[in-house]
Amino acid sequence: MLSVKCLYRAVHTYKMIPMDNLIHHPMETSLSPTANRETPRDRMVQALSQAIHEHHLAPGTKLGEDELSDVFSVSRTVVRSALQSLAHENLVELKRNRGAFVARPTIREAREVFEARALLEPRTARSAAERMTPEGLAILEAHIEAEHKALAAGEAGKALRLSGQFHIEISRLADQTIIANFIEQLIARSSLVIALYWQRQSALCDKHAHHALMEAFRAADGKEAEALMTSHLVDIVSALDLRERPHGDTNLKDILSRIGGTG
Amino acid sequence: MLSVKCLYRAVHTYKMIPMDNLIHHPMETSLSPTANRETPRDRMVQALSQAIHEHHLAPGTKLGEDELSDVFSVSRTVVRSALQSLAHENLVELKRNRGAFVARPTIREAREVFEARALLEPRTARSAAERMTPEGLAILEAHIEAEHKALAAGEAGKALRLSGQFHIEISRLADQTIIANFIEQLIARSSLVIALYWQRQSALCDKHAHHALMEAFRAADGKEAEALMTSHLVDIVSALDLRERPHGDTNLKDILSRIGGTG
DNA sequence: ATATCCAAAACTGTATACAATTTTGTGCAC
DNA sequence: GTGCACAAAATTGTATACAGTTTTGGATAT
Repeated sequence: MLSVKCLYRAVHTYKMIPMDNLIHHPMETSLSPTANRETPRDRMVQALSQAIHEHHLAPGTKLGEDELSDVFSVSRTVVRSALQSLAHENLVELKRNRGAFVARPTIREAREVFEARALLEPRTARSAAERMTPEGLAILEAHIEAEHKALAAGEAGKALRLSGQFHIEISRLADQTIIANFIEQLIARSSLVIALYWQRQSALCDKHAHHALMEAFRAADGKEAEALMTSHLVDIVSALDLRERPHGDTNLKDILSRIGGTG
Repeated sequence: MLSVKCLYRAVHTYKMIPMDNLIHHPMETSLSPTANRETPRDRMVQALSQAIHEHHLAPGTKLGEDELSDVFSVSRTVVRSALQSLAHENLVELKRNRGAFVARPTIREAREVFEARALLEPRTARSAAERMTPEGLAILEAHIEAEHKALAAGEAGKALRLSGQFHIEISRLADQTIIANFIEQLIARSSLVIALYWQRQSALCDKHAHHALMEAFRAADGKEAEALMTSHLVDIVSALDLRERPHGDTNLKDILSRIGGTG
């Protein structure tokens, strides 16, 4: 039974190994004494975001405010603020007077997410390759390393999240902050799409894809990186089942069965 | 002296002619009795967003919570929620324990905004042209019409906002919701960039540019629309002064003079 | 037995009160 | 006269209490 209660574990996991989350924020300049100090709200956003990315919280899960305020030991004020943030990132859906739910991208949204990624990421990968530095290579290799470790340890969710962060890291290295933020949003939604529409029979294809990209980055071969990223994204989409479901009662019955029956 | 107080006018303007804001939301399906009812928070976001777009609120302006709660007659709870929304759209900047300020994009951010637009909008314009409908043409023409009226009435700010909404409308017609949202964010930030870096001597160039685009849309000529959009964006950037300021004390002195002296 | 309606419970939306932090103004020492 | 230190005022961060809406459960009538 998958519920918010498993956030206990998610929160603890987060607290015990925050390294993975900070791996891409190596230079935190402290301008003011308390300016960059993490607030309870930030911690909550981080933990929820991670739990969703790692598929510990399934799409459609109700995120009750009282429940969350208990789990995180903060007031509902903070909970609402965090939920609003996540809603802006399209990770949760806010329904007026109904509450917050982990977002359930429609098939159309799923298509659009990967269409947008196909538009942005290849060119970004090219940029990143062309301006690649030894430090950038080290960061990317560390991510792949961590992903392999997670996979070996059977932590599929964590591996999935790190796989996404690999893409985010690439966009950061391309030195285009705004586009990097867009890609970050898209990858967050991709995680939900994968949770909903991934078809089991397709093997995890991207293991060698990321390695191939690394080769292009080491060679600073922008054109190759762009081509590899394009085909990588095509591979991911082809592993999804985005056929429109035939009957219309999908909205009611199997949504509920999906929510209650997962995990 | 430009301050939050002029929001009184902004709010009233908004209340008296909300038509402009609803022009692109003609089909509001009411699924639930109160699901789509506008909340005070939405009204506030809308009013502030409009005021920033129309340059009634200059970049850097302090948005005090008490002040806003007075102006809009709501509690600080609602104010904070609205400010958080605007912060997510990069229209306001939240500084911890310092308050909210109308965002001041750096020169680098300004460049990135238009680089991202150059990446997204031409292809989007092409899509829109290829799937243009009579209804779409009517919407775009209505926008141009309204822009001309505003310009004739001397309402430069309103004209600027409508000019931006023309671009947003195009992206909506391209039927790519996610990319349309990205473009909407970029145009919001563009408005701040224009407020900060527009050089007076350059004439308003885009009058005929939008008309030329309309021609391409009427002809459903995607390739032409793409080319026109590309050159249109180049024109806008060339009307900006994005040279790095020579001396470093720009942060302190002329920011203050700019804030205090405008309006 | 089924459907409808009403009441109670649960939950979200909003306002207000309190705590913590930053800013500002004053006074003292050098 | 200048610089630093401390205190008061102002502003933001958080918690709690109350109001409005939705949901749920049962009772009643058909």
